[in-house]
Amino acid sequence: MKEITSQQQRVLDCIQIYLKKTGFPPTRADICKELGFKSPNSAETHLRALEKKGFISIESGASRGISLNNQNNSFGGDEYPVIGLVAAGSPTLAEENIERTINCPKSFFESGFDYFLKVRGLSMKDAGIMEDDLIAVKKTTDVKNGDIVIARLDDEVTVKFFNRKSSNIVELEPANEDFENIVINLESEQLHIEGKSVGLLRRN
Amino acid sequence: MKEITSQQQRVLDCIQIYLKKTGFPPTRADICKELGFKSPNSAETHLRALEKKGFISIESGASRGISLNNQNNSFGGDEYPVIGLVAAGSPTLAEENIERTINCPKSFFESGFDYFLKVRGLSMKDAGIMEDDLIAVKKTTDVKNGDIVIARLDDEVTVKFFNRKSSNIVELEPANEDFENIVINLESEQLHIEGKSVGLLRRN
DNA sequence: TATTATACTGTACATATATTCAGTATTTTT
DNA sequence: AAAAATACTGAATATATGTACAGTATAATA
Repeated sequence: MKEITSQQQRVLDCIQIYLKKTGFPPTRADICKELGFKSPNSAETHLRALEKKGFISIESGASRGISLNNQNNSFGGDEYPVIGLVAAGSPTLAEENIERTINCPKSFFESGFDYFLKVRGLSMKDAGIMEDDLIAVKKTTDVKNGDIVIARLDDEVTVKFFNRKSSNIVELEPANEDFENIVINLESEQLHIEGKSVGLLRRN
Repeated sequence: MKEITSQQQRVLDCIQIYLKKTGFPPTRADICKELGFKSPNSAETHLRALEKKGFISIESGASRGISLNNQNNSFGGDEYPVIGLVAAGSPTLAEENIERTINCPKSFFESGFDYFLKVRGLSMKDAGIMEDDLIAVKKTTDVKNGDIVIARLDDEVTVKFFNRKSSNIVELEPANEDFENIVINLESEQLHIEGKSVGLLRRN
């Protein structure tokens, strides 16, 4: 996927908003009206650029024949892997770690997510995360204090609250008084953030 | 929502399949081609009927201006209502109690379920049920000791562990030491079991 | 320096498309 | 028994829409 310009981004946003609002894609004229262009060719050239860069597809000749390529639609379901939280070893999407898959709508958890992580232990019980619960994990390293993160220390994988104390001190805090905070000095220790929790699924 | 005829269902399915495949709605001609009609007016009249019955909306004058009204099932997903747990009043499926709906595969929770109940309070926190969590509720009166049940006492609705002490004594037990057990004598008090929890959904 | 990409206005036109009208026939409802 | 809904074919048409062509201008790239 190539770089997108700010104007092209505006057009892409316009298409997404129009789709969400009406249920069908805009015409060139609709885009012009929305963004203040005075010629349909303005929209046309932007659409061609977006197509060339892979953001959208255009069906030639069809009216409103625009479709978004990044399939973030809420329609249909997808199979999401369930990964066991093994004491040793990283929670990767390698096949041997996938216990099973769960069919679930793409937009089921608001910010989108990548896989389910099966929880071991009760270190987060006061946050309502119990043994065998499935945490919806979004793969990202963009975490804020208070986020529930999936972190890897050496080969140990753990789910904890994230709390950056200073530029090189991070605390991983459990939600269970029987467990201790984990203090990490980033200068001497390696901390790898696998992702953060965006939801939870429990099946009785 | 009125009854739908089999042919109208075929047209509705056609629209959904076309939408999923292409990303935009079909024209009258597309529907004809897909279903073997020889006149665009065949599609037109079916669309008008579907609109009248509330299944779709049609934007007059716009090409491909068809949108699905309840972006509902047929792709393995169904719309499940989310019901607020109001302190007074029964959790019925009456429209005024439905906060929104969630699209979710039918067999998402193993034993099947009927609706989501939004939790108020922390009386079940030690069972990992937090405020604003969504409990997947299966409507049933067939509950066993230890089940998490949705119970109604007079007009009060509550979520608790079920524990039958004797033939006419039932205890509703919270999972939080700050709350007291509720002891019910079935001879003098009315206990109504709305259903039991078969799962939980949390969205951060 | 020449070329390409970006970012527009403005006009024009073929065709894609919604939509109406005229029929025919069967089934359901009143 | 009459009216309305369903389920089509077939033709006609106004307009909605994609798209090409002709310009202008600036910024990025080779």
